[in-house]
Amino acid sequence: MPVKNLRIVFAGTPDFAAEHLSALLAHDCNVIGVYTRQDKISGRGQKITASPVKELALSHNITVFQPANFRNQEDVDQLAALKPDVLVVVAYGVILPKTVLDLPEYGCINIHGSLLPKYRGAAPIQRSIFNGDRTTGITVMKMNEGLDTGNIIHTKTIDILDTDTSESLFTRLVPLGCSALLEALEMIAEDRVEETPQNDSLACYAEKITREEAKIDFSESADQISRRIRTYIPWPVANFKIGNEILKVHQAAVSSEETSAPPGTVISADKSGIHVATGNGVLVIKQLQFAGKKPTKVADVLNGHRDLFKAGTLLT
RNA sequence: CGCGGGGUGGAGCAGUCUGGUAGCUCGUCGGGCUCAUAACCCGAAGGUCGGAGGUUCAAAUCCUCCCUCCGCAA
Repeated sequence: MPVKNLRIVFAGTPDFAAEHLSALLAHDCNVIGVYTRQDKISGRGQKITASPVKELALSHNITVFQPANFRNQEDVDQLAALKPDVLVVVAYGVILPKTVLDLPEYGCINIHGSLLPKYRGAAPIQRSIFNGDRTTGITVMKMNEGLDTGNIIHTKTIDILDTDTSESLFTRLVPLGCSALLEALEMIAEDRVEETPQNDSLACYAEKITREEAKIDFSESADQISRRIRTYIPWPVANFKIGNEILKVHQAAVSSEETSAPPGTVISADKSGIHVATGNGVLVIKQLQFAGKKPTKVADVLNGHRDLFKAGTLLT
């Protein structure tokens, strides 16, 4: 059967999911319903915000369902009533019980931002950067009851660049995920799926990113801090304090210069950046952000705050 | 009504409390010095101070409303 005939129900919540839904719609896939997490109070001003997936679905006049979970039979029945051939799950945020996993004709497939079984869980993209991996990719799997433990049906690989941030890697992973999804759907439609079980002994988990870990500890090595900085873009963004003010670091580099100054000490500050001593090596901060301001190049910051980063200043 | 900070020549800031000819550090353009330069010297251009009302002899500055960007917290 042609892919267009598949009755697809899509479940997802954030931008990454919306991009995939958008790809399905752009390829005339038959998306008969969309599930997304419930609207919640968020953002400045505590406004109720709908998920990107919901926004997109509504703008295409697709019916949106937002059950809190699938513990109630009526919510399961509602999904069953759609008679889906396949449920496509991308960063949905709701646990699917076995009754739901078994409900669609083909089952449920999930797009994951890593090469499983590596980095199962919430933050695969960020953790691959944090650990300094050279490659990563997208895995399409057939979901089972475990957390990202389903059989693999398709993968795509991509290189991680030295300059990649979570944001830039995310951006490059999106088209990869979209094409992987479309290809997987083709396989399903043409009934030529090959499922490969994951090797559990190679599995590892990608812990959720927390606000707390984004606080820079200058006793770590410059290299390690640099990776953290790239990991926490665009959220929560690595930061340090100078006095009582919190500054976010958007860009930094590792310098080959040496120093015996205690970690966190400013060695020098000029157009090239703010040179700071760390536990091992020197970190050169190139772009940072003050509270209430936009990210700014250090060269520009120094024009307006000439004495803020004098040599000897301690950053914490 | 969650808390809070911003919007001033191209950039980053000061000036606003205590109204009265718009300033600093850069950048740009022109000229000079130099073997040379991201260095130095001289000169120039460039702003209806986010928008709309109001108060006043006079508003970047005081009052009202709006637009917009951002930090915290969720």
